[in-house]
Amino acid sequence: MPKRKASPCESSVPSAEAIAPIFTRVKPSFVADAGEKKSWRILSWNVAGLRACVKKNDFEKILSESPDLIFLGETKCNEWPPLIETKFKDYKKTLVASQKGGYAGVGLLSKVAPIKVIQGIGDEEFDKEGRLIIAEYSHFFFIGVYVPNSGRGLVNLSKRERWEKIFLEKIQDLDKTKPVIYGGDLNVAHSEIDLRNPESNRNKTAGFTDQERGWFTDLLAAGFKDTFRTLHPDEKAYTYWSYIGSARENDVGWRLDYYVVSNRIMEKVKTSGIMRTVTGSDHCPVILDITF
Amino acid sequence: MPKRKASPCESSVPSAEAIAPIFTRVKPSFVADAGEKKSWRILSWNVAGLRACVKKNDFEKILSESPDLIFLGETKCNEWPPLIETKFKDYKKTLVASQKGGYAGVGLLSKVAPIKVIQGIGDEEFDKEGRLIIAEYSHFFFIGVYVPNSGRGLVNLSKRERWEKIFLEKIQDLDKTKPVIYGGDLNVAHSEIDLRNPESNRNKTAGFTDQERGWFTDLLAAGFKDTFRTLHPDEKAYTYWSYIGSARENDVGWRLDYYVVSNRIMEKVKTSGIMRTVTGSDHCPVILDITF
DNA sequence: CGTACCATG
DNA sequence: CATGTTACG
Repeated sequence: MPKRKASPCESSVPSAEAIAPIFTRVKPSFVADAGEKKSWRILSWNVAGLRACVKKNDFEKILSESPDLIFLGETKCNEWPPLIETKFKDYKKTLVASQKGGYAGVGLLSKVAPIKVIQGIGDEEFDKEGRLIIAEYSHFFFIGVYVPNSGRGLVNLSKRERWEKIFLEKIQDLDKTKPVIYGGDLNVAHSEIDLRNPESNRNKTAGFTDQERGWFTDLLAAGFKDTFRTLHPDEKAYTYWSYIGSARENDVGWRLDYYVVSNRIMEKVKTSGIMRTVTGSDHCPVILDITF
Repeated sequence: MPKRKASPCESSVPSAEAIAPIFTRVKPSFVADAGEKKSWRILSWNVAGLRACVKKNDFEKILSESPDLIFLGETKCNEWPPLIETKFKDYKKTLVASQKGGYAGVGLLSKVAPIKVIQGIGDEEFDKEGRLIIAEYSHFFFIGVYVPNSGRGLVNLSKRERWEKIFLEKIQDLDKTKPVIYGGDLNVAHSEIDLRNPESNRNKTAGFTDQERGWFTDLLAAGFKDTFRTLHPDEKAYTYWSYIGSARENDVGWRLDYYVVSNRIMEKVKTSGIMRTVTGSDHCPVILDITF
C-alpha cells in the first residue's frame, strides 16, 4: 500500500481488522471502529460500470491516495470484480447490487470495519435498486448514495421527489444520533456555477430542474453543508462530463458528486477535493479529508 | 484496384457498367452481363457482423483477390457500412437485410451487373430473415445463401428441414434453365472429414446431425457437386472455428462454407479454395475460380 | 467468445 | 458515447 500523500493527520493506531476479521455482506453488526482514528480520508466515485472501469487502470490513482473509505456508485455488478478484490485486499467490502442486472448498484470499501452497515433506505422500490449504504463509525455515519436520475424528458422526476422526501427524513434521523457525512452522485447541479451550460439545461435536463435544485436547498437548510462549495464559494469545478461529443475535453461538465456534512462537523473538514484527472468513467472521484 | 493474382483466365472485355449504370436494390432487371466474360472469381464470406468485420482490415485481402462476385453472409446490418461503400466503389451492390435487426442478412457485390437479381426464396418466414440472393448472369445463376442454423439443442431443426425442402426445389428449378453456382455458409459439415471432432458433435451440435448431413447428400444426388471435396477428396480443411476457447489457434474447426455447382459445370471449376489466413470473423472466406 | 440488439445514463 | 443486458451463433 503506497504511503498516503498530504494527509492532514495520519492516525497511528492499528486498524480494527484484528477484532473484526470478517466483514459479512449481510449483517455486519460487530464492534469494529475503536473510535481512536483521528483523520479520515473518504473517496467517492461513480464508476459507470465497475468491471469496465477497473480495467482502465486509474484505480491505481485511487489506491495511491490511501483512502480510509471508498464509496463506488453505478457499479452495475453482482460481485466484486477480481481486480478489485486483489487491489483492495486489505479493505472490508460491502456490495449492494440492483435486482435488475447492469443497473445502478453501490459499493463501499473500508479500511476499518464499520460498527454497523445498513444496506438501503428502508423502501421497497429503492432498495431493489442498490442505491444506498449507511456505515456507522464511532464518530459519524457515512451515507453513500447513488441518487435516482430524473431521466430523459424528466420521466422519473416524481420518483426522484419520493426519494428526496424519504432521504431527507433518514438523514435528519441519523443526524440526531451522530453527525453524518453524506457522499456520492447526488444527480443535481445545485447552482448555475455548478454546470457549464445552465441556460440550455434549466428545467430541461435531469439534474438542473428547479425541483431538484430546490430539494437540495431544502436538505442543506435542514442543517447540512455542501463541503466543496463552503470551502470554495466561487470555484467552477465539475465532476461529470457526458461521454457524448467532446464534453470532457472542452470541460463541458456538471458538479453532481458531493460531500454533504452535518453543520456541526463542517469545521472538521480539512479538504474537499475533485480528482479531475482520474479517468475511466464519465464521472471523476471526489475526495474528503476530515478530522475527528 | 490491385491486379488480380493467379487468375486462370482474365477477361479482356469491359465490364457491363456502361450499359447498366445503376444497380437498383429492388428490381434490377436490365441486361447487364454481356456474356463475354470467360473467367469468374467468386468469393464468399460469413462475416459475422459486417460493421465489426470491415473495421478489422482483412477486407484488404479480399480486394487484392479482385473477385468478380463477393457474397457476404451474416451481415447483420440494414445498410452497407461506409467503409464497404468506399473500398468497393466499383462494385454493384445488393443488400438483403433481416426484418429483425442484428440478425442474419446477406449481401452481394458484383463487378459486372447481373442480368437479374432475386432477393429471397419466395417463402414468407425465410424471406423476412435475409438469407438468399440469386443473381442471374448470362452463363449461370449464382445463389448466395446463409442457411438457417439448427440452433442450440437443435431447436430449429424442423425449420431447417423446411428450408432444405424449399431450397432443393428452387435449385433444381433454376438448374433447368442455366447451370448454378451455389455458395455460402451452408451450416453443415457433410462428412467426418469436414470437422475436427465428429464424435463429440454427432447428432448433438447443429451442423453435424444425420438429418442435416442427409439433406446435403440429397442435394448433391440431385445433380450437384461439392467443388472443394471433388477437387480435394482427402483434404482436411475448415472454414469455421468457434470464437470460444482457442478453437482457431488449435484448428478445431468445421467446413461449413461451400461452393456447390451443377454437375455439368464441375469441369469448368479451376480452383476451389479456402482463405484460412483471413481473419475478422469466426468464418474464413472461400473462393472459386470458374471459366465459362 | 463475439456481434449484434436495447435500456440507461 | 459508453456500459451493461439479452439473443444468437
